[in-house]
Amino acid sequence: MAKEKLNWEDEQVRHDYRHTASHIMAQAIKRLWPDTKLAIGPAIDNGFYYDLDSEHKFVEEDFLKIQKEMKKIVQANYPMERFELPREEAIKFMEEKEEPYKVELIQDLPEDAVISFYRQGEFVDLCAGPHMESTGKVKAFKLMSVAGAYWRGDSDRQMLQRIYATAFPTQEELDAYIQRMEEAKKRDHRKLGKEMDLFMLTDEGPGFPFFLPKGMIIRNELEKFWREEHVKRGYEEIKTPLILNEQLWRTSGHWDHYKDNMYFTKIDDGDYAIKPMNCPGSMLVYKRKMWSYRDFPMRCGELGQVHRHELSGALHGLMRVRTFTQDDAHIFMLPEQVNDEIKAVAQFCDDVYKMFGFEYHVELSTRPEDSMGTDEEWEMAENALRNAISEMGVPYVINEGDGAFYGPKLDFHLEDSIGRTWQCGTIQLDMQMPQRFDLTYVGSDGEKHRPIMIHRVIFGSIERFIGILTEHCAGKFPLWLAPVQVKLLTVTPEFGDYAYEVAKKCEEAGLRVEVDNRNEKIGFKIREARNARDSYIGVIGEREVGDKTLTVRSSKEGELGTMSVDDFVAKLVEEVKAKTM
RNA sequence: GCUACUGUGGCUUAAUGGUAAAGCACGCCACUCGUAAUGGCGGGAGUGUGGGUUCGAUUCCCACCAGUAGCUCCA
Repeated sequence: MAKEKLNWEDEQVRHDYRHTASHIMAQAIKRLWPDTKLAIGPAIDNGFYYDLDSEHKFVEEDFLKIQKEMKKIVQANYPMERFELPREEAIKFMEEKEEPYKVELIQDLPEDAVISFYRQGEFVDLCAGPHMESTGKVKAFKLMSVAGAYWRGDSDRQMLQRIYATAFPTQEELDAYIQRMEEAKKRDHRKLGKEMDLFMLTDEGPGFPFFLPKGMIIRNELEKFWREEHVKRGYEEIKTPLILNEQLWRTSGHWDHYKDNMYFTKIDDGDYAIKPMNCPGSMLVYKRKMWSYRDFPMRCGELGQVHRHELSGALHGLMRVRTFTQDDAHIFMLPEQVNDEIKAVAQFCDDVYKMFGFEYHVELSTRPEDSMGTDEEWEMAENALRNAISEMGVPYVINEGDGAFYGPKLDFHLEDSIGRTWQCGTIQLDMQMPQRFDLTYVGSDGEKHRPIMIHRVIFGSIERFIGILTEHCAGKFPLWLAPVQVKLLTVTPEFGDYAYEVAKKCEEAGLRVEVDNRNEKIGFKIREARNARDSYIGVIGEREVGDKTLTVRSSKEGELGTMSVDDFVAKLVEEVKAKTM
């Protein structure tokens, strides 16, 4: 048998391979549970899935059985035969096969669409293709999980069963992938957060994270950095209240468009809301006095804590919570300043993400169904975002209908350890709030005009950003953020005096240092310090006391040998300053 | 919120329709030790919460709560 080598780097090849595997899985399932109705079964980034409607509740114990049947189909090496049918015949064909979901799919195809099917043995599926030439081409696959998914992604429609699976050209590559996923799961920020004592979540406050002393160090350092960067870039900082009266939220449009996500409270006889966004507060700050065009662009930052009622099933560690701090800012400007300001913010995001070594992708989210404003306003706003990002030469994808209710946005997405993406930065162009709050400035003509405003965040939320960062660095934070920068370990407690002397020098240089002078074996102390992911471990024994040194181990670089205390401190101070990963 | 699954000391896990076991962690004692776990002893949970079935429930059933995966939604 001739062995053709698949070009696995080619996205189309991966797609065809996994899409074929998806048909094989569907065929196997139809053989084992003939009453199963098929919905859709596409290839996705790291594998494929099939959505099914069946009396049988699929469980992981079924996976081996299904895989066994899939192997038979692979061995039979059925050719994947494409054929086309006219619309009416195609519908009749699927009606006869009692596949109502397929019938609906065909009915919704455009009038002039070519309706194609693929046949493999006794199994036929509606499919645009393309596919591998035969089922025998698919060598290694594994069913991964089963979950619910709404038919056509519509939460008002039926919940189907989705089986996720993956396929690779060889068993070795499949095994390597599974191994990688298992390694990635060890970096889960929820696991590391617990192990490293950074934050916690309790039954008493679902979605309301507690930050613990070590997590607070990371958080405070990030905020300090954030403030420095904003001062450099011409921002001022404000703080607005968490609770404001209901009328404000009616004015802003949140009452009409965001009420379901808001928490409410009463003060005396008045109705109040807990802010889900910072903008209305910022509007009031703007309105406190009259502004001139000479004051623009006016960049007003706020580390603002917001509360949102997220659906219980959507909560996820620090990534998706019910209270979080947005590193928000509102920029008020003249029409001719819009382009530069958007570009400056996009550049700001890029600078910050690059510093942490993050890869990211950008999406332009357009007008959602539930929104306010005119088509012209939306078009103008969307164009402004599109132009700015295009001019920068940053690639982006369009995310249809995912904008905020008050305006379109450019979203910056980062990946977690297992490849899920989370929106962090966002730039939102808002033509609505300035109108609703009747914001004005005096132009050079002496007349009042309406300013243009953008909302923007860089981290997105401090919580989410810490979650992403924790996974990205597997708990080995860059030195400037590390809760414990130096851990000094004495070989025996008799060297404690010198250890505390070294610790004092570190502290004086501004480093976060701890001494482990317990009466334990050095191997044990090292093990604990490594498990805690302390950045630098300094071992102190007879030798070090003698020549005023310490023996250093870095969490990122391993053994660094023995160095003088001064050299050690200087090296770390330099690393903190450089903010390297 | 929806579908499925899970819920045992601080953590990780074990076990059973007959009254909860181990390791880590914690406390005490001994050991004074050189790069991933020294040894001994000790305290600590009635098994998410509330009901039900049963002579007896942690185990079976129901509801609720929380978590996990995905969907929907979203920073």
